[in-house]
Amino acid sequence: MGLDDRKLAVLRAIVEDYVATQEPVGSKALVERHQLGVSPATVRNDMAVLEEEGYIRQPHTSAGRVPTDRGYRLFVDRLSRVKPLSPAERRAIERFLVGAVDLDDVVHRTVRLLAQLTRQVAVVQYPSLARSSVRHLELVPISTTRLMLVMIADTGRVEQRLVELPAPIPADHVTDLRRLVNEKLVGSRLSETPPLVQALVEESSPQLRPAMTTLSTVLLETLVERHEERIALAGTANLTRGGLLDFQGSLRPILEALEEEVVLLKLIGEAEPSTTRVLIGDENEVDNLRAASVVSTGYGPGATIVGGLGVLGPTRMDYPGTIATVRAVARYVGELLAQN
Amino acid sequence: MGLDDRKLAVLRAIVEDYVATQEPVGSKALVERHQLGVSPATVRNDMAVLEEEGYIRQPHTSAGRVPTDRGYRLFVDRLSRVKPLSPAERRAIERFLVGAVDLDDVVHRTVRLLAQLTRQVAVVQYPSLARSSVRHLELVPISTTRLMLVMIADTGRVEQRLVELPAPIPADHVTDLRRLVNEKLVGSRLSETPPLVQALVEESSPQLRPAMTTLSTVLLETLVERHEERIALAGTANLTRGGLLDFQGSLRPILEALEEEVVLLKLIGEAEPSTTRVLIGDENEVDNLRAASVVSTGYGPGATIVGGLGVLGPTRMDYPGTIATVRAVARYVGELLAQN
DNA sequence: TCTGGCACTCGACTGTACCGAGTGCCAGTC
DNA sequence: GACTGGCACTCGGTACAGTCGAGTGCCAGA
Repeated sequence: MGLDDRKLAVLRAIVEDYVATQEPVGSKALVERHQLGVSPATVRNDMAVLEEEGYIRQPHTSAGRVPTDRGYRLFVDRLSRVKPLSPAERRAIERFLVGAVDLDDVVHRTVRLLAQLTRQVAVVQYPSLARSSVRHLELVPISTTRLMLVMIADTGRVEQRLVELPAPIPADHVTDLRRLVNEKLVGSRLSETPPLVQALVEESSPQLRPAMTTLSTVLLETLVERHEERIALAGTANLTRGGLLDFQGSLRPILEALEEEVVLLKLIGEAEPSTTRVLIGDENEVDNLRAASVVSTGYGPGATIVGGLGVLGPTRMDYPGTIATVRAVARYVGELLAQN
Repeated sequence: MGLDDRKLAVLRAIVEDYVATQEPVGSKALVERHQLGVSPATVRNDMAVLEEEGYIRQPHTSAGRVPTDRGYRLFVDRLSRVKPLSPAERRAIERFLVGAVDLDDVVHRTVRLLAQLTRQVAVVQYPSLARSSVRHLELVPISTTRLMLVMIADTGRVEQRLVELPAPIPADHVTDLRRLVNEKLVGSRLSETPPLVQALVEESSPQLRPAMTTLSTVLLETLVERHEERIALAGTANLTRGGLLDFQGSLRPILEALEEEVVLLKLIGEAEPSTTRVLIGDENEVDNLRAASVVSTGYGPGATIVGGLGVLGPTRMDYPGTIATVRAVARYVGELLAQN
C-alpha cells in the first residue's frame, strides 16, 4: 500500500518537529507549524494510516505521535536531504584540524571535533593496520636479551612491542635482523605479512634462527592478531542531553557498550567507500544499543579507506545535520592524511 | 567540643549502614543492627550533637541521618581500618596482570581490573615522562625531508613524533643525528633535557645545524611540553549504579570532567610516595566533581613513583574496601614494572 | 476527498487525607 | 548526671478523587 505525497510530508513534519521539540506531536500543532494546506482532521486520517503502517506510534492514547525506528528509516532514506554545513561549521573543522602534529593528534582532534559539532558521542577508529602497509621496522636493543620492536605504518600509525629473546644476542645480529625484516616486509600490506614472516624464519641463518623465531611470533601477534585496531572516543557527556528521555531512562547499557572496543569497531569499522551508514535503533545488532542510532562512514587519503569514524546518539537525532557533519569531517581528515 | 567514643561509634554505624543501604538511617534501625548497648533515644541525642558538629545531616525533617562530607572524612581518618583483600580479589589481581606484554597492555589491564574490583570509575596515569629517563632515541627516515622520531623511556613508554626538516638530508647525516642525540640524552631525566637539547644545537656542526635545530624543537615539544602525560579510563558505566541517587541526579558534570585529561591528572597525578589520597566531595577542587570522591595513590617499581592511579565514585562509597583495592593494585603494578 | 464538529480517552496536575518513620523534648529512673 | 520510655509533632510518600486539556476517531456534510 503506497503512501501518497501528503502522507510522506506529514511523516517528515512529524520527524522534524519531534526531533526539535522532543515531544509527541499532534495534528493541530502540525498544521500550524507546517504549510500542509489541509485541516487537522485530514492530517489525523493520514496519521492513522502512518501508524497502521508502523511509521509512527502513540506513546499514550491521548498523546501525539512519535516516529518509530521504521519511520526514521523512511525519513532518512527518502524524505531528507543532507543539510549543507554552515560556514561556521566549516571554519570550525578547518581551524580544529590544522596544526595537528602527528597521527595521535589528528585522531584526538577529530574525535573531539566530531563530538562538539554533532553534540553526540563521537568515535574514531585509528587507521586500520589491516589496511596499512609497513613503512619501516626498527629494532632497538634494550638489553642483551630484550629488543623493542617498533613498526611504522604508511598511515602514520606506530606500534611497539617488547621482544624477549631466548638467548643474549650481539649487536651486529640485531643489525642483521633489522635489515632482514625490513628487506622482506617493508612495503607489504600487514594483512599479507604472515607468509612473509614465515619465510623470514625459514630463510634465516642458524645463528639468527632462535632470535628470528621469537621475533616472528611477536611480529605476527602484534601486527596481525592482537589489539590491532585502536579507537578514540569523546563526548560521552552528550549522552545526558535531553534529560533521561532518550535511551529509555538508563545510560548504563550505552556506557557499557562504549567501553567495548570490539563493539565500537563493529559499529564504525566496517566502512565501505564513500557510503555513509546509518543504523537506527533496532537495526543495530548490539543489544545494548537498541535505543541508539549510529551514523558512520569511512575515511582515508583520496578514495582509499583506512578507517571508520562516526557518532552515536538517540534515535531522535538530527539525521540530515549529523550525516552532513560526519561526512564533512571524514573528508577533511582524509585530505589531512593525504598530505602525509 | 570532643566527641566521646559512643558518638564516634554512632557515626561509624551511620556511615556503614548508609553506604550499605543507600538510605538515611534512623535511630531505631541503628540500635537494632549494631550492638551499641543504648536505647534509640540516647542515640538520638548523640545524633543531634553529631549534626550540630556537621558530621551528619537530615535530608528532610522526618527522615534519618546521612553522613556529610565532613562525616566521611572523620570516618576515613579515624574510624575505619583498611579492609584486607579477600583471597578472591588477590587472585583476580594476579590473574589479570600476568601475561601483559607491554606497557600499553599493563595500563589497560590495570584500569579495567581496578574498575571491576571497585565497581567504580578507574583512572590510570601512564608512567609520567617527567619522571622517566631516556633509554633510546631512534630516527627513522620517512622521506628525505621527514623523520620519525621515536623515544623509548626507561619506564617502557614509547612516544613518537614526525619531524619536518627544513631541507632534504642525506642518510649519513641522519646517522650522525641519531648518534649525537643518543650520546647526549640517553640516561638523563626528561625533565632535565632542555639544557642538554640546547647544547646539542649549539655544538652541532654547521652541516647538521638546521636539521638539529628543527629536531630540538620537536624534542622539546614532544617530550617536555606537550601532552606528555597520558591517561587510561575505564568503568564509566559504573557511574549509573545506585540509580540516579548518587551525584545528585546528573551524571553530566562527572562525565564532562572525566573527558578532561587535565582534570584527571590533577586528581591522580599528584601522587606522593606510599600515601593513599582520599578526596571527599567538597574537598575536591574540581567543581564538577563536588559530588564525588576520589581515592588515588602513586605506583612505580620499588619505592619510586612513576605515575598515579585511582578510582572515582560517589561520596557514599566503601572507603575501606576501595582504599585497600587501590593500594593493592598499585603495589602489584609496581612489581610488574620492576621486572622490566 | 476533504472538512468541521463532536464525543471520548487518558495523561498530567491539583488537592485532600492518611500513614508511618523518625525526630525532639521531657519527666522519670538508676 | 547519664540514660530511658513516652509522647506530641513533622513531613515525605502514597492513594484517591476531581479537573483540565491535548489529542484522537468517527461521521455527516460540502
